[in-house]
Amino acid sequence: MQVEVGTSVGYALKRAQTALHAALDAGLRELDLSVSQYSCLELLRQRPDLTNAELARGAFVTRQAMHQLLGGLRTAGLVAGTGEGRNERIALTPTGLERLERASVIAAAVEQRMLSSLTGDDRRRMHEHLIACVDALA
Amino acid sequence: MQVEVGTSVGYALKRAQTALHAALDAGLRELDLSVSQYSCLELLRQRPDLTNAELARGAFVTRQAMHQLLGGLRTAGLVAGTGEGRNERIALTPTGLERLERASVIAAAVEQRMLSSLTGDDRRRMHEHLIACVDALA
DNA sequence: CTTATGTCAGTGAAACTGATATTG
DNA sequence: CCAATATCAGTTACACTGACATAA
Repeated sequence: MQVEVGTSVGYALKRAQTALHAALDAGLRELDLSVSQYSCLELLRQRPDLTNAELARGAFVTRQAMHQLLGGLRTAGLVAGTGEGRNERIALTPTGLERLERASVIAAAVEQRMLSSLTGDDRRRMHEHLIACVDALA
Repeated sequence: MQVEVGTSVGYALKRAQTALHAALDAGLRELDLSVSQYSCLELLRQRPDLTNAELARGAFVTRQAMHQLLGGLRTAGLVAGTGEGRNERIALTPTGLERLERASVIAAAVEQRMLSSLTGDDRRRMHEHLIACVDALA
């Protein structure tokens, strides 16, 4: 059994994801946002007024992880909840929306750069295949 | 500026890498190996007798991170160094090689499962495109 | 002298599990 | 009562930066 790291798709996947994360992190630093925080804000823009548990499922993490993430975003004034206890719905604040819009510009630029050498067809195919990988492992 | 997380290649990349990591982690647990440890052993099989600094460069991490990783592998008796100080060369021990061989079987099976719905052409293309992404971000 | 290296120490982000209280 | 939830607390794996002594 020989696993060639040089030709392993898994290895390339890890490298690409690490490189993307590093580039995103560097770009978002000036906005004082981590990659996870940005992802959460993006999710919240598309699906507002979810509960913590629903957000956790949407981001594929535990409730506890999402709770902690939201804590930071609350403190920063980027999200706020309406309602009490388990009825609390989380949504972006105006400040949060404004910050997210700036972050989206940066994130889109990073993704553009990452995909700069690929055709539109290549990008579509890659997306499709990545999702197929997720499904196969689920 | 609207970033659709559903169609973002970066988002799919993250999900795929997370799923792969989780599957690998679950598979390697019975061997008491983390994914990082397994990667380091695999690197060491293909390029034995490197120094800590060389290994770090090969794995794209800092030498401090590699030093810490190697500490665990040394303690577990899976790698050993010959030579003193900065001349020390790291290599797999017989135990390490035996463990790695079992891990390789598991890792290969996980990768096979992940790619099970893709043709050989698809896999080659995907690998190629992932590396193109890494290069574009470097 | 300069540079790369090994190593110690501290830090940080991000996930996890466990436990408890609450509530629909 | 039961299941899902919010939340507090502790832990872990992994990477980072900084600092320092040392050796090529």
